[in-house]
Amino acid sequence: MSDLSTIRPSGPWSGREVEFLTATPRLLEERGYDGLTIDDVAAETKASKATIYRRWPSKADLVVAAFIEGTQSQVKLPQTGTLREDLLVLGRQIRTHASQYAPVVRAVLTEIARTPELGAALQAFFADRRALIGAVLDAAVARGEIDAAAINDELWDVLPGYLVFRHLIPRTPPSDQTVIDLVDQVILPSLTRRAV
Amino acid sequence: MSDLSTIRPSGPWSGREVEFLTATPRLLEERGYDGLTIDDVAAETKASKATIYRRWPSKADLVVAAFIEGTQSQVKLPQTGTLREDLLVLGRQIRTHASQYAPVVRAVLTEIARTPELGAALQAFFADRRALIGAVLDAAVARGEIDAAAINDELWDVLPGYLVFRHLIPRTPPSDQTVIDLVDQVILPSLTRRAV
Amino acid sequence: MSDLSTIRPSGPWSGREVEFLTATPRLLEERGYDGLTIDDVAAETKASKATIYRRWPSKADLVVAAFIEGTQSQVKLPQTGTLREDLLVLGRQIRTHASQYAPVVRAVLTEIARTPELGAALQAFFADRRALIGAVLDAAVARGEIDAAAINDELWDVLPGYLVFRHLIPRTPPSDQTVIDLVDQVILPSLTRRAV
Amino acid sequence: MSDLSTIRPSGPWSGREVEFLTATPRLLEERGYDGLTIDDVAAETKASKATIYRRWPSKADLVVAAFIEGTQSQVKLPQTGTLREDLLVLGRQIRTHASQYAPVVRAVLTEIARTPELGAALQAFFADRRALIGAVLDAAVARGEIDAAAINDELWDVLPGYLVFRHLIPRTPPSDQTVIDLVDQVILPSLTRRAV
DNA sequence: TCATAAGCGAGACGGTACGTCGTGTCTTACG
DNA sequence: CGTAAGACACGACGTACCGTCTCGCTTATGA
Repeated sequence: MSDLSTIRPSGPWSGREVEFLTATPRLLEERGYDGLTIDDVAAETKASKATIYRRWPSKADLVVAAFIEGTQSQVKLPQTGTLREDLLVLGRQIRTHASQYAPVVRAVLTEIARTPELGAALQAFFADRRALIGAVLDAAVARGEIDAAAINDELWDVLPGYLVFRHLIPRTPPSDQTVIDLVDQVILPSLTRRAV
Repeated sequence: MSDLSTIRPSGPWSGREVEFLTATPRLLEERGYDGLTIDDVAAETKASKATIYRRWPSKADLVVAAFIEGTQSQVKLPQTGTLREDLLVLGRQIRTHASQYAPVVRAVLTEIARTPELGAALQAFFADRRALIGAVLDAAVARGEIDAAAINDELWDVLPGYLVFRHLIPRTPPSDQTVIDLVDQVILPSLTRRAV
Repeated sequence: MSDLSTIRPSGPWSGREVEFLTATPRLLEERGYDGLTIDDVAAETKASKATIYRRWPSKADLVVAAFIEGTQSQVKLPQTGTLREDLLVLGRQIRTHASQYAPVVRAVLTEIARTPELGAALQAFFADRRALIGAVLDAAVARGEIDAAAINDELWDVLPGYLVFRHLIPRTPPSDQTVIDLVDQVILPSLTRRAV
Repeated sequence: MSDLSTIRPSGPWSGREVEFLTATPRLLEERGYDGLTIDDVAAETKASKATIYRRWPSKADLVVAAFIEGTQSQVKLPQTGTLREDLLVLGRQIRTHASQYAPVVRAVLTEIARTPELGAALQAFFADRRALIGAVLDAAVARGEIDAAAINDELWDVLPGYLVFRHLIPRTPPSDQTVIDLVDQVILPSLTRRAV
């Protein structure tokens, strides 16, 4: 049901690439997408612009690469034995991780219109999280905690979706309590609801 | 409980301003944020660049204004008599409206870091929607459909938040069925859940 | 031989026009031609731009008008009774006057390429001076001081031409001694030379 | 007595700079100073505006540079053996050269008020010519053609000054005959005059 | 006495050049 | 060969000025 194989491995980045991909999100956070310049990244890493362009053909590509690199599978599949605990662990991981990458996600969203591959990257990013939830739910079904029929394929991503959303909107980052409430008052009631 | 008074009135835009604020999101959708040029907007509206810059000191400001203008209270308070119908009407309005403004929202997110007033505008945008949901829920409580205790102030905005989120991520716009499922399988189970 | 009738009368400027034509050369001197703006002139005279444009259709025209107004026949025909004295009086008048109007002349020269009427105005300006010299020389011929054959129509304007030239080149304005030397060592030797 | 060492060498312009400095006076002549745009110069030389601005910080500076470059010592010291012939050769060189550069000189005069280095350049331009005349006169003194006492330091530049002046005033460019008359009827009589 | 018009101050406007700066390409010289 | 340095073409940015225009307000006459 879930497809954990969609989680791509980290790119084979050399030490030099890591410098660029580390400096990029930092500068992005400092100055915003428009304020970020390739010259800045080059200066920051004592590199030449050509060295960066050899690797990524445009600024957007660099930002996307930084985004993908930063979001690669940093969320692990929890196996606590209960659905609620699994969801809480997962939600907390997502929350923590998203809080770091909110500026990059914001920047990346802007570029979606022009960069089709970026759309794919973003989809993959969320597909990862959905896949993890799928695995968690599958395990719960196997344990008999919930009914497989209660799982709506399309709505799996309410948990990561809403948490990320809260990070994107300014001054509303989710707290740990938000995660708990979301699991207890929204996700679990949905999964354990009486059939409609 | 809800605060409908936070819904700000439309800015006092003259006919000329409306032209700019209409052309901007259209071009934004066509070409993306970086692809949008002030010269384009000027040409499109047969105006001079100076005329635009007199109103908004930068491209970012114009886009922000277009966002704010376009998102001003276009969602009306439904009064169908039942919670489910109210939520469906509201969800469909949000879905429709968000589908129009997704490119603008994406563009605008980039600017959050640099434009404090934009943060406020975005918050207000969602505050509006939360206020509407609050009113809908209040009415349901008054009718005895749900228990006031089931309402979590912080999670009110799962409905608009998740719908907008789906619009932001490429190729996953919510369908009408998504709205129905969200209401029936997530929102209502949450509101009618047994106390935890 | 000379044509004193070419000396045009002053324009029938009203008090308002005089303000503009006075402010213009002053600002021209302060800021140069490019630095002079119609807005400046308007602000300086507490007038509206339209009020200026109603009178002169362009900035160049205003400058030309100021030039013409400022150079209108301020040089009088001397009648001292001797050629040398006449030339000295004339040379001193030219020197004094040109020193005031050098910035305007410089500005006006720039515009010659684009404003044909300006060429005419400049020619008239120098024709005035030539006409005066012509009258002085005619009187000298009549008194028998010089031979009519010694007068070269084309070279009459060495006196005003060279004096103005010295004002145009920076830091080389002619002194009173320059005028005396020019008359004694150049103009008079030329006029009293033995036929070649 | 004369100072030929003041004749500065040509700037160390690369091939690219020469293109700009060649196109500039041509366009200047075509369109006048205000009509000249940096975009035009860039288009004409298939260059980018930035490439021009990297070298000269403003349009005025470019024009000044073109003036200086174009007026660098293009007049050679004549050595015909007689004063009259030397002066005629020199006068003709000046006339020819000035006819080419009259539009640039006109444009450049406007900028004098704002560009001190331009004043120096203009002075140097005429100093060159004065130095050449000084050398010619020195040679004539050495040959015994004229008396050293007849040379007035301040008036040396009547020849170049008057010729340039005639180019600046519209529709009065000096002809070859003007040069001959100027030498025969003004300069030589002055140099061979009886002491006053 | 009032209205009707003409001139004016104020300033928005379309257009266009300015001078700056960032992108992405390219060349040169070094290691 | 990959790199640092940096020039370059391109083109958008945001500013400023020109010359046109509209809007009220004043003033000056004529009914």
